[in-house]
Amino acid sequence: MYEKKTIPSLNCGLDLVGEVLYGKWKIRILWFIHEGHLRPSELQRKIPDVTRRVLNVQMKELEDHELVTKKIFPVLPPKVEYSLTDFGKTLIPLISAIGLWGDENQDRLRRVILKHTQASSNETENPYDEALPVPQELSH
Amino acid sequence: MYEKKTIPSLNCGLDLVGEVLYGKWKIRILWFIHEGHLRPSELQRKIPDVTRRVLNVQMKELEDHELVTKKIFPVLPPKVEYSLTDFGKTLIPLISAIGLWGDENQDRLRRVILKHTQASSNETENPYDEALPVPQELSH
DNA sequence: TCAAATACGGATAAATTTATCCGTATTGCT
DNA sequence: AGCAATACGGATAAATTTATCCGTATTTGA
Repeated sequence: MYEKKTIPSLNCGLDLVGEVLYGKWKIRILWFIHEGHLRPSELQRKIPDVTRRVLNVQMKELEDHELVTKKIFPVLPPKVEYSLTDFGKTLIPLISAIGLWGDENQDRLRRVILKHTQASSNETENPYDEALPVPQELSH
Repeated sequence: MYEKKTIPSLNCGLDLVGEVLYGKWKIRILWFIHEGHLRPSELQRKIPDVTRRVLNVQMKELEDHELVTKKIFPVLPPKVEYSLTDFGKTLIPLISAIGLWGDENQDRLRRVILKHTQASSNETENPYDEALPVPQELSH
């Protein structure tokens, strides 16, 4: 396993949440488990862009952080089911709100994301004036 | 600037939000601007762990994504102020809720984070039973 | 004249995360 | 016998992000 070389900042609540939720797929994984997709193979089908390897790694971290639990059924072929812990469930309203905000603003988000992903270095298309405030002294 | 080599998934609202908010310091930056710390030097003092270079880079992305605007005052020494756009402001309730959740659960979060950061490979300390469900067939 | 404050960004290094490749195991179906 | 499905993880590569180092500029104050 990889060993961190920089110390994380854990000053405020925002820092702490970042530590457990930072991960390309984690929020989506939590959401899909909440929706009832409990098995690794199901989750992988819901999120085709993640590889099984990475899915396993991120699941392990969510488990370590007590947001999900893992049940291994001693059957063959193997069967595994994840579920949200009570703690993990308390995150669902937040994730829901975030997803909702994203859905509501999806056109705009898609536009600003694509504008700086694709090759659109088209200048002179900025509809906003550059700020031209009155010069002033530093106030302190 | 770095050019992406993998295509992002932009399927749902959650994906879209991830694209604009994913960044080690972005949420905290937005929060501090909301609190009235508008100048780069102030922000840097509020978040000492980020370097000015990286702060600038992440600010630029927030600007590109229309969450903040930048005002350059033509004075010397140079003065810059950021502020949230109306769009960016709509994120504040979410960020506030996330921070609140983190604050409310800070003891637990700190514990689970540190447990897997420090050298505490102390086995036989798991208070939970390993799941031992009844063996069963695959249901599909 | 020199240091400190203000601000920006190129080049490059380091850290971290994510992806790829492969090997292990068992059952059931064709 | 061969292939698909189920699941896991080591080793390594690639991608991405974050950090470091340095150079640019100007004013004020010691």
